[in-house]
Amino acid sequence: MNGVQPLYARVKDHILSQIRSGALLPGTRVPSENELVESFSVSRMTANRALRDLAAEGFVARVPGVGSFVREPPARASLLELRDIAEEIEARGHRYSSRIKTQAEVTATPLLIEEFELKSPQRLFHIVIIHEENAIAVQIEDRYVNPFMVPNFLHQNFEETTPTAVLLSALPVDELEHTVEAVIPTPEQQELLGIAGGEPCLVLHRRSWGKGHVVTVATLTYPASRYALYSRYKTSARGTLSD
Amino acid sequence: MNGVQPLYARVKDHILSQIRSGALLPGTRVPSENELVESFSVSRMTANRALRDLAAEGFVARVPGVGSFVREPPARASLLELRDIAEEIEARGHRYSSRIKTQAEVTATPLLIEEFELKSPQRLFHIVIIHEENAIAVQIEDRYVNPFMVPNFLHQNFEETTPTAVLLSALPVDELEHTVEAVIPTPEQQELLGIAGGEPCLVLHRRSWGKGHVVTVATLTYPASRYALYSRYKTSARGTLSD
DNA sequence: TGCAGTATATTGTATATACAACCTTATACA
DNA sequence: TGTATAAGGTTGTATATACAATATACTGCA
Repeated sequence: MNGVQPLYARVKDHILSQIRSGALLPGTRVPSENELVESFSVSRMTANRALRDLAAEGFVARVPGVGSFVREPPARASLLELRDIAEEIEARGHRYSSRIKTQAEVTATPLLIEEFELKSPQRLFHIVIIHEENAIAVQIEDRYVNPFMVPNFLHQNFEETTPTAVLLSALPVDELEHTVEAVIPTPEQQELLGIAGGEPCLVLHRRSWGKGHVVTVATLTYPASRYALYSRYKTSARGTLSD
Repeated sequence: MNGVQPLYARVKDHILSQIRSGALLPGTRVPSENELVESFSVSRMTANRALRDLAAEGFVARVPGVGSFVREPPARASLLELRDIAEEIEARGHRYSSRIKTQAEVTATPLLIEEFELKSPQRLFHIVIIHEENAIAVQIEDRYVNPFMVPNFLHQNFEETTPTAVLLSALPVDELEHTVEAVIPTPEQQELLGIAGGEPCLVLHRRSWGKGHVVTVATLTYPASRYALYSRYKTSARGTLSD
């Protein structure tokens, strides 16, 4: 990890942080390529790449002959936003409890190395927690955490707090990736959740980025009979954003 | 529309068509920048842009010092955005086909009356289509459409287009509601999808609003073994912890 | 044989330059 | 006044060049 970002990335980050902080509101004109050339002392091609990247990622719209403008923030589904499950359960007026199954430091497997975008094997924090609503298991949380990003993660008392709460307070989340699948749980998972053999489960696999690195990878398993994922949101009239 | 594509786009399209046609299989090495410079008589920066774009769009992976390689097409549907499944499958370089099971006008049941936010019983358009990827069923689309919002919907030839494409071109979508669950499919669904008894399915239930009214209600059933729902995005603005 | 060093190919980044297309504004002219 | 023209700024594309970082293949040497 060099720590040194390329020039175009620095220009991108500067504009992006201004958009995120609200200093550049939707509809506002962002600096032109030539203005970026001036203020950052880079070539126009470098400024062009920064703006072109931001346009491809959906943050700005570029109009030939006119300029570049901040786009409306995209509406996102709530099922995909990060929320502490303890808060969620308590917001429903139910009782939250949890059982900790694993809390350890492990060596990354090849699959985890890929998921965490590591270049070499490395130690990772690993926890497995059963979350319960009124004493009934509703989620298995199987989570790995990059210790370089959140060094104190493993030393939390997860009887009193949740991994999500710890992570949210430790780092801002810049990017999220979700995969949702349906599976028949393994016998071990059936036992942990206390469900019958043929019952399917929803599996939500989530990767979270912060400061440009993968911070945590979580696999959340929900019994289908007790949970559905829901979201409703207004669209803000925009095209698709390729992945 | 000039009809003339920029050079980098021509290089991109050439590689992309080779990937889609199967001439370049996943894992195969695609021409290096310098090879593209030779064969297309363009500068290296132009070849670089073509390959970099393809990498950003997920079609190739680039390895410094080694080369660029065709990526495995992920079998996953976008979760947050409305995308035409035919386009999605073709973007993976696979062949799309469909089988129409139902195309009729029906009277709304009480449940449908509620879902469409109707005040009285009403006629609705109903279609059931099996979507196939390389001749294998990957989705059952069971959809109802409000005929007052899209009067010509039922008279489309769904051999040539898809309901999503028709609806997207007919109306802007203002609001979306999603529910995702895992189920064991009914015998009828198993037969339609051609899957075994115990295999779970993902069910994505989606309501779409346009001009203040429910336009369509779709129940999309995916065999778990063949599909996962996927989304990835940068968080914008302040990261609200709640949903 | 084994190994270190070297050469080469590849991607990644950055610059300087050039021209085209497009839009807005200012200016000159009828 | 109204209109055509010019000027200047902005994005889009394309090239030539340069250097760095990385991975692989090769070569010479012990």
